[in-house]
Amino acid sequence: MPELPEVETVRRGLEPVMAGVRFARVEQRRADLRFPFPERFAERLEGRKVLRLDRRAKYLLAEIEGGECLLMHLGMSGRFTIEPPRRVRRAASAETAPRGAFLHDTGLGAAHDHVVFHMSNGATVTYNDPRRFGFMDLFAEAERESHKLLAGLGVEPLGNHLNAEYLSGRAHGRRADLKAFLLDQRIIAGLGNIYVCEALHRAGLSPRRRAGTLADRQGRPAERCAPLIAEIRRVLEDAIQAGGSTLRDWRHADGALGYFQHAFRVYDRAGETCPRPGCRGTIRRFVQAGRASFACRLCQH
DNA sequence: AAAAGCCCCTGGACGC
DNA sequence: TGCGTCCAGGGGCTTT
Repeated sequence: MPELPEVETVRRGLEPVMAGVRFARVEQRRADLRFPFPERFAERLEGRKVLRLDRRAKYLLAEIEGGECLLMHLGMSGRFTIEPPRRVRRAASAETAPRGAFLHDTGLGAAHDHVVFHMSNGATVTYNDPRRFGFMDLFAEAERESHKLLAGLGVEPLGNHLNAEYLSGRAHGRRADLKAFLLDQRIIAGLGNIYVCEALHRAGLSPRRRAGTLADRQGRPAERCAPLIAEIRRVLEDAIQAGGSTLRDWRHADGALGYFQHAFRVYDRAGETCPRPGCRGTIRRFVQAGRASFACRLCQH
């Protein structure tokens, strides 16, 4: 489920049960996800407190007491589920469960539960990831800025560093499609396929336009960049407000469903009439850089 | 340096 | 019911 709004939604869901709380026990159920887990992963976490839970791009970053940083990426299919601190559980479930077991009531099953964090407050946080494109790492907090996976990331789309001058400068001379340019995490970090499609439609820009056409024209970088930036921010903020998007019935950390998918204007809406008021176009699906794009030919140029 | 492919992996939807 | 094919919210790595 992981573009920026979904990761931010997960962060907000995990924060209350993890921030300021110790790892009592960590179950690492396989040697690797996309990459091998770091050495002594579980032992290095157990007994330590989570000081803070941050998001950078699509990464979750937990500062751990003792000077380490836990990095978590959800890949395509990663999700967290939370079992709140043990209280009164339904009697029927309690009877059939092993003593002390935490029950999954999410309906997801435990087949791909790869990591289970048992927190000292009694909460259980389970990482489930069928495709295993996600991964975790643990490294010195001091290396956060220089970490291989974080060092090259571009600006946060909701931060102050994304502005017309920046975007214009990075776009200058680029021959790649605008779609691919916006998906490039080294330029803007956190956008994914859905929100790029949505932002481009809102901005009236074609995904196939060359990125370089956004660049400065006679010292007016804001001309095309500013409206696009405004739409990127708007769609991300709207999505976060809605709790992200839930595709294929996936749930967020607290078990709730995000509902921004109902607000998609173009993503996965091939064949539908363009939702822009007054536009009679039809949403088309096509492939760019191996990924599906959705756009209206009539109002996106 | 930038751009284009390939690949990692499982599961759901669909056609036959 | 079963099987084959295609597709999926990401991104690292290698090749041009």
